[in-house]
Amino acid sequence: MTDQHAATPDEALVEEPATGGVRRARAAIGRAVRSTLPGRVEPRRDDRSVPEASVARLAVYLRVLSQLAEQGVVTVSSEELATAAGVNSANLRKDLSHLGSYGTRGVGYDVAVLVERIEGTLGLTRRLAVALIGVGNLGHALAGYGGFTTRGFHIAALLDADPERVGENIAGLVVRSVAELPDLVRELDIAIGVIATPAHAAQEVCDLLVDCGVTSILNFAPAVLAVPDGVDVRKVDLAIELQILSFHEQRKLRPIGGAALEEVG
Amino acid sequence: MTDQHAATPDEALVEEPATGGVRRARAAIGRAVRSTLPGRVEPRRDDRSVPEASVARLAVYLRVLSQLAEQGVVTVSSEELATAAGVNSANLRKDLSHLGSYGTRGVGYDVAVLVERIEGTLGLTRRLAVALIGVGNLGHALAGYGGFTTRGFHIAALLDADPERVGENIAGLVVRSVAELPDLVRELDIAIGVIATPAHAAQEVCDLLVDCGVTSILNFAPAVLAVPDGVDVRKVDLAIELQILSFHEQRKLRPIGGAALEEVG
DNA sequence: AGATGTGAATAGTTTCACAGCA
DNA sequence: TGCTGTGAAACTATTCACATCT
Repeated sequence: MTDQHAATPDEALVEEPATGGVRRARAAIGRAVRSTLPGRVEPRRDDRSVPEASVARLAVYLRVLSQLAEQGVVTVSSEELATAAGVNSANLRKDLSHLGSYGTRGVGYDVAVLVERIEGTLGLTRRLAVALIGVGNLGHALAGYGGFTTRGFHIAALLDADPERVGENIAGLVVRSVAELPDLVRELDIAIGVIATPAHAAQEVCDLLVDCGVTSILNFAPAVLAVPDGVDVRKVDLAIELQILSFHEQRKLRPIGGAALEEVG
Repeated sequence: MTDQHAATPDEALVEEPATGGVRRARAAIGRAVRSTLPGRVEPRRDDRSVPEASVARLAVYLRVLSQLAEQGVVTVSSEELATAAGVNSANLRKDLSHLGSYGTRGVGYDVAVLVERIEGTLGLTRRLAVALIGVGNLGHALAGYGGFTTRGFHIAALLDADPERVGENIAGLVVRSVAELPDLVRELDIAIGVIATPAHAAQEVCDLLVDCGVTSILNFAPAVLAVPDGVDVRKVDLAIELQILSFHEQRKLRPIGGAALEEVG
């Protein structure tokens, strides 16, 4: 993940590197099959699959492209777009090639076409409904955070386990009890659950979401979530991000030299 | 060209070897030496370099280990720890091997020793000072978010460009003007800057931080930041995380493969 | 000319599988 | 016996370099 670096791509809230963002069971199955047929080189696989790393960058390109569109820019070259998105232009071209050939040699890409193409790939044509569980400090902010509602999503429900908070009005929504989750998921057609509870409650809330049929979860709680195959979890962990920066900060202190050798015992 | 990059997943900071930051040039030289002297098996190399992907996971292990320690657990096997952290046990062992050999065959790892080792590697023995710029919706929440202060960090300063907000008291700190950033960085020895401003102000704030000598930045604004070599930026973007989930959500709708499936036969 | 699209080369990461030590 | 540490294999991802097309 994610990010950053200088940019990382732009990812978003960062997710978990280790667990690697989205989890899927597919791989295990593929492997099993493969190992049973040693001589056989599995032909090809489903490959309609944009690589995970590309998907994250597509979202960044989309943001940049939207800004360009607003400015009235009609065409961009891979070089320009790549620079604006903070990636290598060859990388960008390869990413886009997964969606098909929508560029014009000698010219570049049509901004509008590309926006449409990427939105289609990311499934942003429908507006997915999001339920946010946990309206404490962070959840409260997320509920009001514009960037959330921005593109292709809308927060359809806010929930909390604390009876004190149930009934409260935040950003135009009334906080409901987690007990109502199953009903809300059904009624509002919730596609994504965002967990902003304390760590100790995260797994329980996660299980509840999964039981309700939600298979996409964004976790802000500092806890590793166990989910069944087919459920995607992405995580955002502030402390981990800082610790990663700390690691690099520490390395900067060491004088560059091979002094590190002593430690090798 | 900027040298930002991308890495999404966990990517990270890392910077660009090609452009040749002074700092990282070392690795390239080491490698070159090795290949020039084929007969010589370079003793050990400087490799104090934990791979980027490992660093992110180390932070996760640390959290799990801390919990175990609290519960009085003295020893863990790679299998147990890996399961708790949501990773493969071989992966975990390899990650830990970068820090040296601190396990005992047939037994496992000593929790306390491992905690210490990882904290040392991540540079969490010092308490780094963090400045948070932008105390709007999200920044406000971050300032009060416990997980932030939790391990190895403390928010030393809150800043905002809006005169309305300067002077406000949040989580025990008085909001200062961004104009005071240079002084604050010096006085408080700020090591990390957290940007929680609107997107349009992010680059400017980033430049300011860099000018003040801050070389580690965590960016919550939905904008790609351009920074000079040697500055690490990690980014957290809510909208992008949701879009990645949306992508997978969309794939779930397609009956797994449709046409692609046939190719297997 | 100028920029895309992509095979080939490279780099980075994960997983396997097992030797070797407690 | 049980579990670590790690070379080798497998995968995934990035970058180069250039044929190709407008």
